Amino acid sequence: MSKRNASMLGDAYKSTKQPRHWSLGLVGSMKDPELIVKQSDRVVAIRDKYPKAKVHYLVLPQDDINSIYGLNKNHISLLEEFGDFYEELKENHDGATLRAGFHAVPSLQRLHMHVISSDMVSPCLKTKVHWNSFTTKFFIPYQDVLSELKESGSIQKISTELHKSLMSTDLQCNQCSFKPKNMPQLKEHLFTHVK
DNA sequence: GTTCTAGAAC
DNA sequence: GTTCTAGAAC
Repeated sequence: MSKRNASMLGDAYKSTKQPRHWSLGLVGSMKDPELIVKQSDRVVAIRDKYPKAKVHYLVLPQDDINSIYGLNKNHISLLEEFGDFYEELKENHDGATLRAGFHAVPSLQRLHMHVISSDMVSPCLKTKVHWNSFTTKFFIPYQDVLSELKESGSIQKISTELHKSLMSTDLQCNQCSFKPKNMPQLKEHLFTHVK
């Protein structure tokens, strides 16, 4: 990284002794020209560094909003611009079924909306937690978040009990009735039998 | 979020 | 013996 860029990114990036905490990774990624696919004054779309399907983008606000739980009614038009980005990404991938949504309990800081294809074929998809975070109610569709924000002005958190139960849901193919015994069997099934 | 790896599951 | 999952990371 150049000195100029380092100074623009603030103290967190200047420190070479200790890398920034892993949970701040997206704040760096959203400034990486290699990853950016579309940008406006308020919104940026990047390719996910560890895609969990053939197509996998993240849509983030330029402003420092931590998660869906930091949203209020003033953010409705921002979220509607997320929808515009989603529509354009869909146009660019005619043929693929792209879903847009948020994780109920995100691991990384900075609000981010996943835009992901339904094939779920990717070497980065490895664990049951990966699978369940995109195929259970842990994945909250974009329209649901927008509706809840319009109706109640904020997003309700899920309970730790529901979180635990969603993450431990038995494996189930997202495209047919197949119930794989383990992750390798699921990945083989997706790769071989499912279009 | 990922990586690594101990030991459970097979 | 090998495959697979799940918990620690100072």
